[in-house]
Amino acid sequence: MTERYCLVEGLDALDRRSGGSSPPWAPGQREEWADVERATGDDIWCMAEVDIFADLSESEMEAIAAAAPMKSYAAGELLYSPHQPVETLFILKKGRVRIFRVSPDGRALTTALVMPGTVFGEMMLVGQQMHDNFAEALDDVVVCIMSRADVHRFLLSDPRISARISEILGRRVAELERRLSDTVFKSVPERIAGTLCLLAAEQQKRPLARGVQIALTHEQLAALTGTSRETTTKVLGEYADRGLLRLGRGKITILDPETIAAEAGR
Amino acid sequence: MTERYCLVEGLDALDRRSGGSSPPWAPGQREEWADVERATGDDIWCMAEVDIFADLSESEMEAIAAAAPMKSYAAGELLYSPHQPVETLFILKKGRVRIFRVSPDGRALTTALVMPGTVFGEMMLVGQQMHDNFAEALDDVVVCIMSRADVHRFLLSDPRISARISEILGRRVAELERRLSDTVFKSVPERIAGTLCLLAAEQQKRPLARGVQIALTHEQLAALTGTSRETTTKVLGEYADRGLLRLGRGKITILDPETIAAEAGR
DNA sequence: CCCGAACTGTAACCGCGGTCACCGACGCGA
DNA sequence: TCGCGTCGGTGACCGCGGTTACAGTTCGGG
Repeated sequence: MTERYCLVEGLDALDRRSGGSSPPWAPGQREEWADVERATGDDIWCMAEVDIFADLSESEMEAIAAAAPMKSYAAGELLYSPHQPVETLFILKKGRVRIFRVSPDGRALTTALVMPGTVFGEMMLVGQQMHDNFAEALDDVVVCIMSRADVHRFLLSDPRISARISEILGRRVAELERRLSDTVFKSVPERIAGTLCLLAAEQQKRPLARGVQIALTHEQLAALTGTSRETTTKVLGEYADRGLLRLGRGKITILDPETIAAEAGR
Repeated sequence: MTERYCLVEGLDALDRRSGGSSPPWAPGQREEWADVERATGDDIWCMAEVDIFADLSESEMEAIAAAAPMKSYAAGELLYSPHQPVETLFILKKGRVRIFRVSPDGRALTTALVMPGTVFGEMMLVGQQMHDNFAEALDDVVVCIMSRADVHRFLLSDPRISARISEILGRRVAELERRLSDTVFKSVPERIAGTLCLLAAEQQKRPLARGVQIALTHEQLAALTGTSRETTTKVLGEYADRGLLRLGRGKITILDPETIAAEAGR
């Protein structure tokens, strides 16, 4: 139906949740076909899996875990928005979260896809506001939440963790610079191929293999590459015709990683 | 002449310096008309002015200053490039430096303008490579250089400095997210107006006044907004016709900040 | 003081990709 | 089982802005 997101409605959206017609950036529930997710699925409750805490001792992690209550969100729910800003740090345990912005005329651009075992909302603990950023659950999601106070008590005091935070921010800067130059330099087909490679590579660590499934609708992929849904569909169709991809409702399977990578631009 | 940058020639460029025909991303020398620069000009040799060291004691700053030799570059010189990577931290004392990337077909995108009193090259001390980034002196430039070893000795050990680094990176992430969404959402005229506002605002602190001068050529501004030189010229011309700007060779004077800001997009 | 290089200005062309307007297909919930 | 909502697919149109190709202007250096 291609209804546009209206900033004022945004407020209601939080309450209307799963009620009436969802805005275009709200994906319906998504079921998993692949068993890739299952492997790491269900119970990574322990802190050890989380990047940022990698070099902490047992007892330290316990102390932190005690201070970080868990919370779940249904697919499509907003974890925060410009109208409902939060001053907390999120640790993603299960499911995927998408960070995005909305243009004045209602189009959405996804600036980050957060995968399980990753921290997000790091910006406010570094003095930034992150106005006008939304966070939305792509799947059913479980997070740990850490208050501003606890963040200061446990994290900012510890130099090892500060280093990790800098590392994460550094990676993010590098990624954003790449995406910026890509949207300026590359054509839409190149960007789409590039995005697919990236998603595939980070989904299953190790270079990139044949047959990786990516659980995104064309609309979501479009928001990630900064294009329209229609042209995304067309480009994916062409790649599929050439046997590089297989397409399914809400999922994309990579058949020929090498050629896709080549297609992403020299 | 609009000659394109060739990646292989890039290497020579370092030596050919101010020799033959410079590539398009190499601006000639730039003289200052405004006295705005003069105010902070010439001798900010002391560390105190530098953001990152703001909360250090006298003696600490002396120790650091002793370990950081100064170096100057002529306008147009490259401080580093993908072919000449450096593993050092730069502290910009005087002049402006531009960080940019080059597309496979030779166009340039400026990802950051570094102003005096700011640190750059922060990425490698955070584990990032920053391949494929160039740093070029826009004016005649003086920097302090700190080796990787000294960075670890003096900076990473100190939690106050780590915090500053995170802060800088956080600001950079926020800026890049804004630029990314701008290039996706906004039209070229909007982006140009927005960039002008930003430059004006950061040049002289405080909101933004009438009559600020911005020392950039149309080509440089184009590289900042991710457009072609020609359309930049056209847009600036239109703004000038409407009395919002005055144009001079290599400089742009903002006459009507409010309208420009409005033009930058709702 | 003049020459060449850089910077600015202008115009014609044209292709990528966004927008609009559909329709068919799948799948979930009643 | 049916129906509706979301997703996927397709085509026509058309405007923004990149590209190309010059011409005029300013400045710094020989």
